Amino acid sequence: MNIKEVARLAKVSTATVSRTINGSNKVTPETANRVRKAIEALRYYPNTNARALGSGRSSLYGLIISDITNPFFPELVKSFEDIAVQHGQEVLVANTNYDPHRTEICVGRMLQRKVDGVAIMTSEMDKHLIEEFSHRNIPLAFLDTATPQKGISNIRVNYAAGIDAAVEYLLGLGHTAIGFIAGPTSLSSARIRKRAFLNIMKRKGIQVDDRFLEQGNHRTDGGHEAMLRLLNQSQRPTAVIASNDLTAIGAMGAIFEHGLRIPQDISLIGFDDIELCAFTQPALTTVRLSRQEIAKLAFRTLYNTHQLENWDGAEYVVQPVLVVRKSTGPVPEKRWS
Amino acid sequence: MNIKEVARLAKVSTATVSRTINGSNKVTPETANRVRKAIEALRYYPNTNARALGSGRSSLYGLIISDITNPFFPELVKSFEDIAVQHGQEVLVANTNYDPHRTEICVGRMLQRKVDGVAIMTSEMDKHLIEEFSHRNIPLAFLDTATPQKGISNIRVNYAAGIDAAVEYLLGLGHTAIGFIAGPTSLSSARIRKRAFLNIMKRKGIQVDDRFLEQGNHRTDGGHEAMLRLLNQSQRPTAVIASNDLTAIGAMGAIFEHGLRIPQDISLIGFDDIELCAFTQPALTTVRLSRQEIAKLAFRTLYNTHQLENWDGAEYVVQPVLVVRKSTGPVPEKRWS
DNA sequence: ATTCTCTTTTGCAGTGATTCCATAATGGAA
DNA sequence: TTCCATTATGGAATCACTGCAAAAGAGAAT
Repeated sequence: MNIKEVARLAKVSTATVSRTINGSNKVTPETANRVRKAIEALRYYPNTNARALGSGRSSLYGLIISDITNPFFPELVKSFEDIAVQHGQEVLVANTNYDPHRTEICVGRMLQRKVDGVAIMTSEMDKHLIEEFSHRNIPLAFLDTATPQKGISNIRVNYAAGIDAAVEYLLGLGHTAIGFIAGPTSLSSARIRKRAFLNIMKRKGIQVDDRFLEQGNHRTDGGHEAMLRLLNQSQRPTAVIASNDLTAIGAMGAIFEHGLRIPQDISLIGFDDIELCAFTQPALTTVRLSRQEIAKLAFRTLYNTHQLENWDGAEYVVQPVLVVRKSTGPVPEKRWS
Repeated sequence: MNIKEVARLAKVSTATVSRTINGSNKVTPETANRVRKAIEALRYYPNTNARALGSGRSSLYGLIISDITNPFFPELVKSFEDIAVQHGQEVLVANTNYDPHRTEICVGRMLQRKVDGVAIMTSEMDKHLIEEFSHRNIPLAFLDTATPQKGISNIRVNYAAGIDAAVEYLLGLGHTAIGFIAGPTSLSSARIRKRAFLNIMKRKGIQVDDRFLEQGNHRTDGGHEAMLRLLNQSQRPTAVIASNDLTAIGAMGAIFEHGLRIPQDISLIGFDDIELCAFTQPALTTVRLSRQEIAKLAFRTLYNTHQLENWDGAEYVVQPVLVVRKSTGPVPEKRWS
């Protein structure tokens, strides 16, 4: 079942079959119909490899992430795949597992497959590997880690806006004793969030008690321990913002252990809005960083660059939004008495 | 930078370059060395499309899952990819989103790419789509949903063994009032787990109170509500087994809301051992269904079928194991007084 | 009837590897 | 030295499709 058999059955040339498949308008409807019938009869699927070889277009887009088991990524992968399929394109997912060697292998794979573009959604990536792509005119899209240039786009996350929204919401509820559990200092996105928190508090003229600043590791265990440290002090915050949702979920456990209630005794806000947030008890108020939006922007810019040959990279900005659920409430009365 | 340029630079024919790349023993070490140097000098990567076209082997394996955002799958995807990369193969992941139409598109994609094998890790798949694969001699691996036959392997999960282990462990702790929160009846794996629970209880000669049997939806909200129903009764179980981890995590919230402690007042066991279990407070005792093991078996059987042309499908059995963490403990004293 | 234009269709030359078959080179035995 | 068996290498067909140039029709204009 190759294109020749279809051509023979439909009594046309292979070129006409090819054009029918690709929806060229240069084929008479009757001829096209005859061809389509032959295709169905033979259960024929075009060989993508041959197609890619001939045309140079692989209809494949690479998606490089650090670790699929990090709950931030599955939704990103899903959204990216969704939109790719909508455009008749496919996705090659690669986990780097934070391993430079593995990253190199991933890049090699992508190059071999002649991908039409690559979304690099992991923080670290060697300069020379990036070179390997741009050297071959393969468009790239980064998440917050590149400056736009020829063929390279960047999706910037306005972390500050998200943190600002969280803080302002808490201030509106009357909280002033607000704690913050930061992420690992090695992660630039975590550093940015912490700085944003300190900035907005300063702008609002609120002194941040040093004891209200703790650090986790962006996992639940780190959040749990950090929260325990916060709670074991004489002076406690009435609200806590965590650098990401896993940290917040870990913190929740610590709060319950201390016999405190959320949000009656303490309010809690996360960051990212992973799926699980809606299903914790109580559901977690958080700042949504829409993976769907990131995925869409990343794919679109890659697709357009490749399709329209518009090689000027652009910068897109994603605005996180506050999602209010059940883990935040007004300042406890007793604090004011 | 194609194979011809390499051949020219190394002063050999393209055939020799090809042989060198594929590690044929019919090439003198010196010649091979010269070729390898030329490859490095030109930063040459073979064109996978041309390779697949010529040889008929794509080095691509399909992995069909229902929904990557279901926490059961990311680890499966990761493990499958890991082992595939180890074997120099690649993975095309496809989300069906539980949508038959989407499934059909996924299958089409796989066929077009001439995948060397497909792991179908989703429960439902149309007969005619399966036909589409076996018709083209593409090996398939199923998760618990097929009987082995020519080119088709099955990975069977011994759910009963897992449930048995959980029940026996609870009995050992002195529990006899054991509740069970089942999954949706539409899911065969959920039905099997419930039946396994009833069976082992019967074998142990313990009457199961009908009021201790509840049903969720395999998500946290369903677990939460089911647990509330269990707790709002006059007679309460001292231990509860949930049909999966998300259900158990939802149940945890309900238990805390009732001011009860885990495991002092009530013991809780989940099923699957998703990543999050280790990080709940307290960490959830659960039955591990190793996704790594499933992924390895699935890949190996596909790879071997394709490589060794051993077309007799096999059945592999995965044994779940109990992972004891902090959510289970001895029966509360007061119950015996 | 002939020429010209325009559209549809066809034939053919790539596309980059693999692989079979033929041939050249090498080395050992006669 | 010659012959033969190995073994390494080259040449060319092949894979399934695309894209271009050219041919073949179908009308319209002359």
